[in-house]
Amino acid sequence: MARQATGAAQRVTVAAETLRDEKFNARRIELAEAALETLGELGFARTSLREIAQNSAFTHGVFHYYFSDKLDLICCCVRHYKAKCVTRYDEVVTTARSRDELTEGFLAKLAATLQDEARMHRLWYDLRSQAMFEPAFRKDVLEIDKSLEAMIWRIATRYAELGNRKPASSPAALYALFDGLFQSALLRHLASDEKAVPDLLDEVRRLLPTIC
Amino acid sequence: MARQATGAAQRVTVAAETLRDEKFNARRIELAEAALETLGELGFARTSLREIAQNSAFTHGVFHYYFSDKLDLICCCVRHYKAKCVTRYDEVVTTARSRDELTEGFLAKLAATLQDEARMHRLWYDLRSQAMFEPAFRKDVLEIDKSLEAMIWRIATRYAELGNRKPASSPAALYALFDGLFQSALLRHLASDEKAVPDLLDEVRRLLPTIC
DNA sequence: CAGCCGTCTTGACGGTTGTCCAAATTATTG
DNA sequence: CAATAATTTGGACAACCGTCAAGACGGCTG
Repeated sequence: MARQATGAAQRVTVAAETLRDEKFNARRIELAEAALETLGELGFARTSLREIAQNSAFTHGVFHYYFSDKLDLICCCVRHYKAKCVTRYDEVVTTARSRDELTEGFLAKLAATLQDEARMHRLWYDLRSQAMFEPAFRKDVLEIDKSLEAMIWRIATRYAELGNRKPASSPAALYALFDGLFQSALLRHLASDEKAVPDLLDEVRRLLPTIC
Repeated sequence: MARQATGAAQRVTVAAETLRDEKFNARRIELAEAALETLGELGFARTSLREIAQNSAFTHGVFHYYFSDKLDLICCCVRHYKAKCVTRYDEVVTTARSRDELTEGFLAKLAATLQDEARMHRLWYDLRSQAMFEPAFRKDVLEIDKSLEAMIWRIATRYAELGNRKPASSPAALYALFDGLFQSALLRHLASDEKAVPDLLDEVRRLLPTIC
């Protein structure tokens, strides 16, 4: 094992070790990213390590070298997915100069996300459900959920601010609302319901002034 | 095959045939109910037909006799689950004579559901996520989702009625909100977060007057 | 009672799974 | 350049999966 016991017999400098650790971790992320491709396509239940390997440039042995376990791999995937996801609307929030501008920017990104990244998002909902069964997932999933709640809250407070108001509901309720709407829209969209996206946009457009 | 081709050569009376069909279907439901036990424990991804059989009084062959497929079995489970679920709050809705009575009755049932039937509900969220990958699930899942939305809507309209008002939001938004809150609370509850239930109740108690 | 039919059991099948490992390859060090 | 460590490979393994089929069981009908 390479990255295991860093006990007494370490003659390398600390700098060299952290460098190696970084390289090791970069490789892990590289593998996780490749795994996400297949996971998004097939879902957690149907995805095997071999399938992941076959759909990527790596052999299945490498995955076992970098990850102690299948759960370890998927946990890494989830954690990596988080970073991408949470900043999605930040640019819109910081650049928008009016309520309308924020609304339209938010809606545009929402629609684009639903259409272009449907696979990644269904994986998120899949893994969040898995966390209800598999304790190993819970910590990461709860953490991501918190981040997403904070993301929605940033949008809401900015929207309220632009109207000199304050959000009328709690961060938890607001996130629950948007998450529920998005989840429902995603399922309908994947079921080829062409009204899924416009319905979602209409609903959010109607809702935003109500809440803030 | 028993229940397949009912072509030309049927000498039995229609009455006898429907009787047999009913018996056949009752058995299916019996098996589905047994399967739900294991599915609720392990989740879709980890549940095999053999595991279902071993945790029940049936052999794995019976399941293949009554269900053409693993998906067929699970579809039947989902459909059966629906009937149980959708009427849960109906008694409270019809008997409540005041807003407070409805609120307290609803909250009590909500808390009980979250605590006593956590396993069934995590399975529901699991299968709904599976529907995003597996087209065979979509029809049933979308149908159940509609039923649940209607269930929430019955509560909301009754609550509004008792205050001589009308609900301020759409059925879809309302369902999304409650579903999102419940899902989040369920995950926290399963992660042994003792504040999950009271937090949910507080949130709903605060939300109800806002919405209607 | 004999024969049939619906029901159920049991074991087997090919394929896939996660895991592990020994050997090959590449990088890094002395 | 040697030698040591890190990385990668691809095959082997037992266990498990969904599916199937041959046959046993038991009740009903003729």
